[in-house]
Amino acid sequence: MRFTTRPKEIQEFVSPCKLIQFNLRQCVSGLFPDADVHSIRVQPCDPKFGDYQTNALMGLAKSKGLNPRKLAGDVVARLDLSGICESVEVAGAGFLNFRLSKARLAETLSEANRGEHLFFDRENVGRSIIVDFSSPNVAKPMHVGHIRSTGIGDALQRTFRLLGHSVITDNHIGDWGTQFGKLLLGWKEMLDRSALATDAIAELERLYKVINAQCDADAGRLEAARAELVKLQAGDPENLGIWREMVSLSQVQFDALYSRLGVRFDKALGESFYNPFLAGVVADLLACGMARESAGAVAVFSDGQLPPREDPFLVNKEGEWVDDPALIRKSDGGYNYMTTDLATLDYRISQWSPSEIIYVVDDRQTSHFKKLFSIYRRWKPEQAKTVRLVHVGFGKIMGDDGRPFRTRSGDTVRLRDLLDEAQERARKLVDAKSPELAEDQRAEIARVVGVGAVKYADLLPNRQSDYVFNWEKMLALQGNTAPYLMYAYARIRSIFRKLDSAWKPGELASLILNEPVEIALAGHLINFGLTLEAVAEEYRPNFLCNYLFELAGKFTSFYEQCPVLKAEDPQIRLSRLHLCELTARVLKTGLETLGIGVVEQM
RNA sequence: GCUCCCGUAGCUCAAAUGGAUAGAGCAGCGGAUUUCUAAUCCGCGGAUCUGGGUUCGAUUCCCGGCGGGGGCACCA
Repeated sequence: MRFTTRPKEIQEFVSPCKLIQFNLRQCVSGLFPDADVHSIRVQPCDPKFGDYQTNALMGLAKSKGLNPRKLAGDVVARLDLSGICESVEVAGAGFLNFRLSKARLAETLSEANRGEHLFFDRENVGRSIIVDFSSPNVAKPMHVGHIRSTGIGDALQRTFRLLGHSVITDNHIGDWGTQFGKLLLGWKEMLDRSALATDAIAELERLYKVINAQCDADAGRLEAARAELVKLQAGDPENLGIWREMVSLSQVQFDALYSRLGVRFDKALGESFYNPFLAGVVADLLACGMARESAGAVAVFSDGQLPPREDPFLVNKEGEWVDDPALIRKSDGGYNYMTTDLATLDYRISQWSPSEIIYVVDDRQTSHFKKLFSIYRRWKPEQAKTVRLVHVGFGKIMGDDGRPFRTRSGDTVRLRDLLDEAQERARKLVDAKSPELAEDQRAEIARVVGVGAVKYADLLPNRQSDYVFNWEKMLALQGNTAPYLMYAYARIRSIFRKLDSAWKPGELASLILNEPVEIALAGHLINFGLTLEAVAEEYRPNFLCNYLFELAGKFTSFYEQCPVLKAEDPQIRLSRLHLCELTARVLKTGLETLGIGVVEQM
C-alpha cells in the first residue's frame, strides 16, 4: 500500500483571517524587512473586540524598542484591508482588532452555498501521515482506557484526511510477547471450552489471571510459562496453533467494538508481524556500536552527544549522571517492545515513506518514545531526516479517589459495557421524548446518541490532562455533549422536512445578515477551517469539540430569535434557510470528523 | 532517591507563539413553550494551590514550598 494521491477537485478556500494575516505580514515586511513575519499571527477573538485579533505587534515593538501603540498605528496606516474588513482598530497595549465587513462575510457564505468550499482548504502540500493508535492486546478485554487512544487517534486521522493529507492508519496489536507464555500454560491446563464459546475474552482473561497469580507465588510456574513462550517463539506447531486461535478469538472482539465505534484501520500489523526482523535490528545496533552487552542483556547506551539533562539514556542518581540504557534484548535471548517498536518504525519508513508518524499512546510512555526516536535517529540518520516522529500522549482516566480508574470490584470498566449502558440510557430518553417514532428508528437514534456521547465525553478534555471518570458525565445527554450538537442538527433537518417547496441550495445570490445572532453564527461558521487546522497542528481534537459546541450554541440562539420558515420577507426566509443549511453541513462534517454520527430526528 | 506531568468556581473540564473583564457544563436558585423539536433558551451567584521572580501584561515562562499522579533496563 502507498499513500494515495490527492483527488483533483481540490477545495480552495482562503479564510478572511488568513487573508488579513497575509496582508499584515506583507505590511510589516515593508516596514521591517528583517522582521520574522512568521511569528505574526491573526486569530479569532472575543466578539466584543472584533472578529479577529493580533497581538504580534507588541512583541515586534519590544524587539525593536518601539512604542507598541505607535507601531500599531503606523502599521494600520499602511494596511489596506478594503473589501475584507470594515474596521481595523488599535486597542489596549497595542492589539490590532479586525472587524470583518458584512459584505465579505456574506460573500464567503455564498461561496459555500455554491459548493465552492465548506470553510476549509484542502492544502496544496499535503502531509503523508501514519497514525498508530488503539493497539489493544490479544486475550484481554478492551476497557475504558482504550477509548482514549482509539477516539483521539481516529479523530486525528479523520481530520488529516479532511484537510487533504494522506493517511495510513495502523493498529499495532499486542499479539506477541511474554503474556503468551502464561496464556499457553493456562490454555493447556485449565481451559473451559464451554466458557470459551460463551465469552472467549472472559475465559482468556480468567486463564491469565490464574496463571499470573501462580507465577507470582511460585518461580517454578513462572519457569513453566517461560518455557511455553520459548516454544512458541521457536515455532512449536501446537503452541502456534493455540496462539492463532487466541488471536482470532480476540479479533472477533476487536471487530465488534471497532464496528460499534465506527473505527477502521488501513493496516493491523501486530507485534508478531515484526518478529522476523528483531534479530536483525539487534545485530545492526551491535554492529554499529550503539548497543552492547550489559548484564547478559543487550542495550543501547548514550552516545554522549547531548547535554546530560537532554540525553534520554542518562539519569541522575545522587548527583551523578549514570547510564539509563534502552534494553533491546533480554538476558534470556528474548526481545522486548523497544526492539519491536524499532523494527516497526524502520518498516514503516522503508515501506511507506511517510513525512510523519504519530503515536497516539498514553503519557506514561513518554520516555519510551524519547528513547525510541533517539535510537532511530542515531541508527538511520538519513531516513530519520525525512520523517517527523511524534508521540501524541494523553492523560489517564482516574477514579473519584484520584487513582487510575477501576470498578468497585477492582476491574477496569469494559468498553462494551460502557457502550451498552450509554445506549440503554439514550434509549430511555428517546422513548420518553419521541414515542411517536418507530421502534427501529428509536433504536438507531439510541445507538448513535449513546456511542456519540461516550466518544465526545472522552474527546472534550484537553488530551494532556488526566480526567476523572464519571458515569453521569460519560453518559450525559445534556449540556456540552454530542447529543446537544446532534440536537441542533436534528432541529435544522426538521425545518427542511417542513419546507413546503422543493429545496435547492445555492439559488441565493447573497445572504442577508441583519440580526446580531445571524452575524455571530455566520462569523463562527467561516472559522471551521481554522479550527480543523489547529486540530491537525496541535493534535488536539478538543479544539473541534469546543468549536462545534459554540456553533451549536450560536445556532440555537439564532433559532430562538429568528424565525426561518415563518420569516415574513421571502428573501430573508431564503437567506436563513441557507444559513441553516450551512450550519447543518458544518455540524455534520465536524461531528463526523470526531468520529460521531448524526441523526435526522431525535 | 532521581525524573516527568498535573493543581483553575461546590463538582467535572476549557482558556490556539505570554494578551484585554479567565470561559463552559453539571449541581443550586429564578424565569421562558397558542410561535420552525424544551435533549432547548434567558438570568443570578461563585475560581487561577502557596511564596517569590521575569514582563507593559502570567493560568501560561523561571525558582522554592505544599498536594496528587506517572516513570525509573530484562512487562507492554
